[in-house]
Amino acid sequence: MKRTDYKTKSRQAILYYLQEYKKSTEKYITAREIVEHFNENNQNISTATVYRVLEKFEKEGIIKKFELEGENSACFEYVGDIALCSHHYHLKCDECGKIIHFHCDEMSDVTNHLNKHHGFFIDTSKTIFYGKCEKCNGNKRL
Amino acid sequence: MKRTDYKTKSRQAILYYLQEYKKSTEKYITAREIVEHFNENNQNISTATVYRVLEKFEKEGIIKKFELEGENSACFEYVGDIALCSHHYHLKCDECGKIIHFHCDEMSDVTNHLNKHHGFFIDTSKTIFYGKCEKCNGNKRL
DNA sequence: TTGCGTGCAAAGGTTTTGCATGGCA
DNA sequence: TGCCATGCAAAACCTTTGCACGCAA
Repeated sequence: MKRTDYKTKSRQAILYYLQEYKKSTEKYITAREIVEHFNENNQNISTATVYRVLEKFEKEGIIKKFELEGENSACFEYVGDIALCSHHYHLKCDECGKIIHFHCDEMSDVTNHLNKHHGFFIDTSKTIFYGKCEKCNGNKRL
Repeated sequence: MKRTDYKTKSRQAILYYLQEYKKSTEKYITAREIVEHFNENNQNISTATVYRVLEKFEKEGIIKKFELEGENSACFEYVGDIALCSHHYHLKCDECGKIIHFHCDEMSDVTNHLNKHHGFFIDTSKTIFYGKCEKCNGNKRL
């Protein structure tokens, strides 16, 4: 991935924060929350900059943008470690809000099934299953 | 479903339009598009009314609201015939924009698999697969 | 008549844009 | 120096809300 961008303070600060936020909470974050975080730390980064930086990060593939059901603003998540999301599906827990990136053989079968029997080519990077995760359901399974 | 609502002109006009729109295009529609449609036909229905009516329709279960990836406004679709969306999944074609409500045994297996092996309880009514439908891919399958 | 529905205008929230300035390479 | 990045303010959107009036039952 070609990078003609400068390494500016804002960019580095935002990237670092996104990484730390992901590591500690495992959750996505909104543009507003990022702005507020830096405001609280007397480190001003304008809203416009945050949006512009997020847009670049997304194009570079190091963060992912989700427009989640029930949210009125876009959500961003650092995915640098996962690299591309094009080979796995996503689960979002309605309760704890966590987004789980996952893959298994059965899900490959699903992709194939949807293609063979329904003629559909899935873009797994955008596909999100909604529901409740095991933890939020008290570890109960059917 | 209890209905204490009045049958007003606006409500009937919007419902009829949603049904016709679904029948002819098989696509979802936004609030703005509904407002514009009635404006063009010199039949004024205010934006506020459209939102309020859509909200009611959704609560009654005769339309469904989607917040789609890549869209910046909510999308609505008449689903009166399908009744509830709680027993099937959704596919959205990125190209033609159609939302396909579908169900098959394999997908029941998926729901079960996600529960048994990942502890996840899926809400199929909110879950949307993104990709390309058969038509838009020239009827090619793998 | 009663209470819900509607239109209008205003407000609230998110995201984008224009422009002058600042900062990296 | 030459761009790109940033801040600020304004604008563009989408959606909601308050209030007075209209209309279905």
